[in-house]
Amino acid sequence: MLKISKKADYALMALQHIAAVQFGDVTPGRVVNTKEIAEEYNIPLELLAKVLQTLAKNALIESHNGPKGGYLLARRAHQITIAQILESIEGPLGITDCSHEKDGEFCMQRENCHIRTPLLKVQDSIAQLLNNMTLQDMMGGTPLITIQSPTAQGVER
Amino acid sequence: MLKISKKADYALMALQHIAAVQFGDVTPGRVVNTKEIAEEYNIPLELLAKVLQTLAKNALIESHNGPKGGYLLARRAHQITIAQILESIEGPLGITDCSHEKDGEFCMQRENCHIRTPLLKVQDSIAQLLNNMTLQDMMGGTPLITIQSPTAQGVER
DNA sequence: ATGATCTCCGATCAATAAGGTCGGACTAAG
DNA sequence: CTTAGTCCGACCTTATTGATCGGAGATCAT
Repeated sequence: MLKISKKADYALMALQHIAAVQFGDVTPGRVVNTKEIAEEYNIPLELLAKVLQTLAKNALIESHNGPKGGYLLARRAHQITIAQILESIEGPLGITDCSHEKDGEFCMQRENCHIRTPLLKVQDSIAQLLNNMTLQDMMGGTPLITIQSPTAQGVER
Repeated sequence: MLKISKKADYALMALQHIAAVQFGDVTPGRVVNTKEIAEEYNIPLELLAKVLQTLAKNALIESHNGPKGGYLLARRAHQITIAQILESIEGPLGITDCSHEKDGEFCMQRENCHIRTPLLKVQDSIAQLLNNMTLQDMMGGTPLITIQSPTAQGVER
């Protein structure tokens, strides 16, 4: 349950790789293309391309066309949150269907629903978790994750 | 993204309702059948039945057959965690595909995968969150219109 | 300047899982 | 024993995800 899609997985791998190349010690500032990532991680080429297109459309990376072209991070690694990446691919975070109801829309169970409020608190906790974790935290070192539990007890790491 | 299925939603509603009836003030200990829940929350009857069957198979509720039959909570509300409910319906928690790899199974990206470890930490945080929240925390009735009672607040343990 | 090549881009198709439905089996009351 | 009401298991339909194909734009070499 709560599994993220393959595409989101690929997006995380790709961004991690791009960041590693771009800010790494070997060839800093180098542009990295789709084929390189696909071969490195055994990802279907055309599918990865589609993922990167989406990321570019959401201004997480910049695309440079033509030979010697490829992708570049649009921002610094610590300014790109995991939440932004996942939401770019899979749409806004929503544990329940009624999470983002506009005015006038109701689910059929809304009137007597007792589980909406607690579930929204769970959702907020997960949102905080994903928003407080950046691409930088995925680079090399061990990240520090903090989560605010709705049961008013902090859970660490 | 990270949306739980309708069936899981229905499971939560049903269990909340059963708990409310069973430990409520009106008719404590009463057995509640599928039809009652389906009508109360506008859930497709046959689908809800399937959900309740699964919950019974996982020993979260007890099924009593025949006329005047129905379902009963197998344990106290505070001993049933949200994680147990969701996992009964949707299977074990797994953010990534490689979360529960047995020995010998590897995803194609495993060798160079830099995102596995951080993602597993995210997964652990969510697991703790869901394990620390019980069905009891969903009781206390904060539906759509009612005012929150300071004593009967939904999300404290 | 121009051709050729490499890249990104949008639309299309197949596989999988979810959502929903049907009829049968069992139990207990009358 | 009959009958009504319940749970139970297998089946079908629809939606989402995963994967694919051909075309458009841009850059470099000639």
